[in-house]
Amino acid sequence: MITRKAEYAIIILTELASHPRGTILTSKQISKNRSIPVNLVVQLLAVLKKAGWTTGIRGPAGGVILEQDPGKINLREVIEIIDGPIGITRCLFRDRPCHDRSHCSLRGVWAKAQQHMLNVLEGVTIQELADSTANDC
Amino acid sequence: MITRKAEYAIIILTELASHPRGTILTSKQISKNRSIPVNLVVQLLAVLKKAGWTTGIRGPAGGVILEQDPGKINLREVIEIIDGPIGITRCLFRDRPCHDRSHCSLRGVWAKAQQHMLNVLEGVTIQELADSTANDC
DNA sequence: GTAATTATAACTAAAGCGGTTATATTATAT
DNA sequence: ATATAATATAACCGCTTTAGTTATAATTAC
Repeated sequence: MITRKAEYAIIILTELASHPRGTILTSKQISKNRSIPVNLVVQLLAVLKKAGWTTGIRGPAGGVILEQDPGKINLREVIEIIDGPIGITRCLFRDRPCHDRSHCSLRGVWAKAQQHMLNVLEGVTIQELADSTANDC
Repeated sequence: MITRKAEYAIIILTELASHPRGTILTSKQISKNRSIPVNLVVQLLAVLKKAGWTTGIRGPAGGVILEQDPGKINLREVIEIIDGPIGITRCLFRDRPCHDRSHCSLRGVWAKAQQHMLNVLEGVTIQELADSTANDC
């Protein structure tokens, strides 16, 4: 399952993207605007920073700036950066592929189903979400 | 995530479907043929029976018979009978939809991604898996 | 009656999830 | 300088789910 943290990360990026480029927002502001626990905002921003998408500015009057073009961040990327590789079943995820037999037809079905899901997620960017109206899930 | 038990259930049904209609197989045989812990086979057969897909015959020389036409059982059905409703995110699953706001664009994306995945799973039947070669994941 | 089988429920260890707590670091304002 | 507001980072914790086990009862062929 796609975790809540991944959802939060997407929402955080969307919040940043819904302000003029270069705007500084604090964790507290993001937390308040989007109803996400502050601690989680901080925790997730650390990961987003590591991905090179945001920069942190310390001290009072500090905050976070969105560095990457939100039109170039798709949802799959965000999810995988937070949750790790996506896998709708164990055999697509961390377990060995089905007792090491590579041509199991069930595995093929899983892979196909997952790919169709990922195609949708890859097709949506943070920018597009920011352009829509309500995103505070 | 689609659980291992759901996968097992699919494999159990596939095993049954890969024998002539009306064939009686014991839990032990299924377990051995497909490398699934016997206890789990028994546990899962109970659910499959409740769904009306299999019948159990007690006593020695007993076992299980596939009742439903395997061409009429698709993977989504099996998964949902074992795991409950599928949801790739919490907001599509058991939580309230996003703070009760129904037009959150993120929710729409999740729903679309999930639907694409489900379309694939609905399009594959137990019969089709039984017709392929290797399924013992 | 014994053994082989299904039927059913309760239990358990391990992992993952969602979130909290604690502490350190940096920079501004006075 | 000192207090303060902010990010940075790591460790921790309770809860739920998962995957599997254990135990016991019911049925039936021989």
